[in-house]
Amino acid sequence: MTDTARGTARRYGTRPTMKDVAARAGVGLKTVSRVVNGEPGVTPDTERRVQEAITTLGFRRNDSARILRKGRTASIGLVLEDLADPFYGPLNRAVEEVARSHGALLINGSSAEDPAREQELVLALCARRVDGLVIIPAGDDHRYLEPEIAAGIATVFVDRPAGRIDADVVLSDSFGGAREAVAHLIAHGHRRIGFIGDQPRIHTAMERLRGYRTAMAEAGLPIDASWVALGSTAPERVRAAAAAMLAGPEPVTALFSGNNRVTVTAVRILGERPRPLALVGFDDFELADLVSPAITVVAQDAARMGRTAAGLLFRRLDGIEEPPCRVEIPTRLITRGSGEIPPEDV
Amino acid sequence: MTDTARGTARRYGTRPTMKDVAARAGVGLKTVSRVVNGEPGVTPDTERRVQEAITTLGFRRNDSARILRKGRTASIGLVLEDLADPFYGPLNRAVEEVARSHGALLINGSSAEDPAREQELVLALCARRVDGLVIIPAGDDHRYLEPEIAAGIATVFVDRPAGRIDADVVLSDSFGGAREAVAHLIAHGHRRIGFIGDQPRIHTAMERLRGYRTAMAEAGLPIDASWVALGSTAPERVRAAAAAMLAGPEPVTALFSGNNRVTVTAVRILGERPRPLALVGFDDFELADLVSPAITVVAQDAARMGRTAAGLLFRRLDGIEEPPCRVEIPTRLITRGSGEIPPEDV
DNA sequence: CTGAAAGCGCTTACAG
DNA sequence: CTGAAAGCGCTTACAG
Repeated sequence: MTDTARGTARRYGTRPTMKDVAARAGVGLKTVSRVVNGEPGVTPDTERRVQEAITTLGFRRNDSARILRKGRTASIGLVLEDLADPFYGPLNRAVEEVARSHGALLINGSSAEDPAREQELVLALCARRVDGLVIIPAGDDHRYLEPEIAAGIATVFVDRPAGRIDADVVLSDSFGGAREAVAHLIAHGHRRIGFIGDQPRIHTAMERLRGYRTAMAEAGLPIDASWVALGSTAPERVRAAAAAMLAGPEPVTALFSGNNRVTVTAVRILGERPRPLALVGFDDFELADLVSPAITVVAQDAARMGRTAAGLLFRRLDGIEEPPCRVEIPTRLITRGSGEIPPEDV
Repeated sequence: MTDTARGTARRYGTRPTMKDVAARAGVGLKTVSRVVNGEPGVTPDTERRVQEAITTLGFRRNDSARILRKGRTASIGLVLEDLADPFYGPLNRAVEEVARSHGALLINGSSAEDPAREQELVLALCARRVDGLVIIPAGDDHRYLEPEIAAGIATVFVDRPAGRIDADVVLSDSFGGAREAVAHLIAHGHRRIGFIGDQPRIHTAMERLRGYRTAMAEAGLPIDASWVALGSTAPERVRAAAAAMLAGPEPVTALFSGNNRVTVTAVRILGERPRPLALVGFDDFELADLVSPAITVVAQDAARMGRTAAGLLFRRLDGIEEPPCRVEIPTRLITRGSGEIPPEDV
């Protein structure tokens, strides 16, 4: 009992350390370390004494100190757009499960679609020395990450590619999915199809626009400039965009909505209209099959994206030395009714 | 340049430290610390030299080491049931925002409704020395947390109270909400009302059952044992429970569903039935107003619960010494149609 | 089987 | 204004 001041004064906020346990059990520090970490080479009797000291003192190893010594923190960071967005829930959970299976904890945060906040968050995670990062990027310039990556922080981008650096990325096939969706509407007789998508600086928005354009071109259909509206996904903006497309002598007869937030508003608009309007939405959502008409969607597999990204991250942490790769997860068209409504005037 | 081996060998995985920066800038360690932390007492010229060394070396302070020395980790843990559950998204985000405003990072994980996993996760977070914990408990015995709380880890429970320890808790008014929902159905003429809820070991399930029973009793209505089904929220179980209540000569004419997962399945069942059935669900969900009939719900304010819990946590961390408190967040009945359907046989 | 010494990368308390 | 020494709580490398 050398360290009585600590050993006895179990005052609020002060925790026993291995040193306290060692003193109490009458053994050396290293022996405590062996018992705590289940290393071999301790007699059953010694082990029992140490365990007893651990229990009575309420000792719990301080992983911060351990981490400092060992190098790896056994934690990874996940930066996404908004923790409250249901689209990212399954992705978040999938990343967590992979981390858990590797004994790592998950620190996560929202960029709120703000590049400065993304960078601030990412660098805070780097300062905490997370072993790796899964990033759904908000910004389009990630050169700030170069020193971190060089220093060994594994990094995988998801949903959108990294900007101005070469890094692993896991994407949905936005182009293919959008093309299939629009081709589906065309196959059902539509010739005037509107596209309401996300901000043009968002990669997936541009990819989906490219899919829309390609499908139209492949069918030999012209695109009127008023049929395409990229911008905020706020309901008012989406309503205004839809209203513009549906006005005039040659209104669109079908709508392709570029993501789940747009789709939700589009569904509301449909419900308010007296005459039918076809709709295919990018992203599936719960109860899409219960709305009337049920909503035809291009479904992304968010959980698979998260699983793939996290799996790749841990492969990198295990030391594989391949060049950065780009994985594309296929989408799936789910026909439920709204995408199969024929145009009114045919 | 004392430490040339490190200073020059910027090999993959090795990061420069303050010592390297100090050597490069030709200053002492403490001066680097001052610059890095923006402390006063450094001449502009010295500061410039240090900044230069930081930039060329790509130095970023190791917060693990800082934490070890300072005591506080500026991180909090959030343990919820399932990161993929949309109900927790807004709560998660609200906790993050409060943490962020206090300069703290958020580590989170899912208990998967498994008490053992909850404990494992919570203790891992304690070992990392998070400053505080926000817990949506899966288990009903939290005595394992006592040494941690005594050691200064602030803890706030949300959505369900802690088991066998006295701790802060933020709850929805499950009892009041359920009572209001059932009273609403009764007011619309129903006398045989079914309740399908979560596992009986979950506190909110029992509170909602209590609300159901109270409302029935207050209206002088008897409750048939077959009208109450508590258990798993898996669709098959919910379907079976509903089928049992709707069979026989005296089927229920209205359903009160105990949470959002049950409600989703109940909505599907409604859609498949030829004859109308009234429904009020506990928990609101997106598009509840677009389903036909639109779904009447008892809405909880999950974001407010998260904000309240995290706010309380940081008040505790700031040292307030009040006894543990219990905060109840009111619910709100939103009438949309499904709860106002009269019974068939009236 | 056991333990004393050194060190992980910082901050604290102190002295110039 | 500046810096050398000690220490946060562990693990590593080594010696008995």
